[in-house]
Amino acid sequence: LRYSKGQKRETYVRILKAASVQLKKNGSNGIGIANLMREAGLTHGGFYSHFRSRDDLVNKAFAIAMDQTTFRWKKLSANLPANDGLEAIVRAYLCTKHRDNPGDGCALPAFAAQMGRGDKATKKSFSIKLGEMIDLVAAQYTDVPTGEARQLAISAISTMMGAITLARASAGQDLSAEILEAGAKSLTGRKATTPVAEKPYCAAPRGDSVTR
Amino acid sequence: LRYSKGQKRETYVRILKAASVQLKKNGSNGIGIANLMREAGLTHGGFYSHFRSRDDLVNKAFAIAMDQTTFRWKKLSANLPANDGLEAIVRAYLCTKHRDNPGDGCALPAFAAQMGRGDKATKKSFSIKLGEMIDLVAAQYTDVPTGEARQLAISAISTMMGAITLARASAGQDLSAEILEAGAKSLTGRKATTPVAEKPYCAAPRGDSVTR
DNA sequence: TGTACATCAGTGAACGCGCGTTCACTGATGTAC
DNA sequence: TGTACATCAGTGAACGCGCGTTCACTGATGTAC
Repeated sequence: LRYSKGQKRETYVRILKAASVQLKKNGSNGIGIANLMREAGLTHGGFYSHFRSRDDLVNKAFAIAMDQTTFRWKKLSANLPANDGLEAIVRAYLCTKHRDNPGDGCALPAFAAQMGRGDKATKKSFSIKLGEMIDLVAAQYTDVPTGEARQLAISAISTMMGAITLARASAGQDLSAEILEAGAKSLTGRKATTPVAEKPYCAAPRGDSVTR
Repeated sequence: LRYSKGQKRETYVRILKAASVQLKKNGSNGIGIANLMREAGLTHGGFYSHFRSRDDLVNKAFAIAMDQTTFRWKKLSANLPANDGLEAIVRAYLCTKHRDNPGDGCALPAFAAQMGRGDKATKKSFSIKLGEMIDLVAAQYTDVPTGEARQLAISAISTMMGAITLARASAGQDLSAEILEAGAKSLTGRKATTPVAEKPYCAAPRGDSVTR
């Protein structure tokens, strides 16, 4: 109906944010346009004023979801001595709050498996985003050679992503918390005393990378 | 058409095997009944002589796919000294052949994310199957206390599953092989010299657990 | 400043396609006599 | 052993539903004069 200066942009961002949440929660197959537009307070027909197709939306939502994770990690580790930065990331990642709120969390668990079935362009853009994450985590390992830091970072991300996925798949069972603790211990050297981190990974999203 | 003693059972197994492959390759959303039955050499209508519904099939295919992985790991580590057993599993898991043949490989990368969206019963049966895998891997850690072996096993499985998923998502990029190597090194202490293991994870399936 | 027109974000009915499921039918094999 | 009948795995057309996409339309806002 109405139609002023930056209003379309605002709607666009609102749809993208809702899509990012839904994608992380239900995977890229679990997203429906009618449902998504309802969540954004609109009707389904208007979708095509903002996106060329469903695929177009998924690609864009994927990109911002990955950026949000990188941004979150940057925030969590900022102004902390190196090893503390790593620990902050790991504890915030492998906590029950993150496990139970995939929509507000990291994009990797929901996306990675799907990316493996994508085409070459999809995989290329995925690996660029993943590369940024790796660099950020590698910077937390200051007391080892650069090459080794990179290797440790890749392995740490694999462990975090694998552990949270398995913990979600066994949610409600005793095993679930055990998985989070085991992952945290092997990455930080100690067991988490409380499974919920003080700065949980899944704090309210700010949509930083959406608005640019 | 024809119809003799154990012939129905044979068809049933054929469908299940095809389903297991397709599920691991394309995820549980990627499986279509017409397509599946064609792969099994039948037409779609006959499906319901063997399964109550699509969901029924998916549940059964999931169970045998998980069993196959556990069985494979048992074979790989059998008759090997403990640490060699772990290394055999890790190298076979984190190799390019396994990365490039998800249909013949481990069920976790394709299933785990999906399981996180399932109901309580689904998660319970998942955690039981995962528990069996953990026990098997934990038995490879002989020079540490039992509790620690279990923690290391959980972490190792998380790392393997996370790494192969990320490697698949970045297949075709330089990063992909690097992920496999980083995972293998942090779990075995050394880098794999060749990314293809001698006993690849994805040897021809035998359908052991299907026929029982 | 006020009026007439153009624009276009958003609406909601309708379309078309894929896919899970149903169902009447077939014909080879097993069984009864 | 041979014949008549019952069974039921498998066939393929048809149905129904969900969902992505299209399209004619609306009406508030921006712009021209």
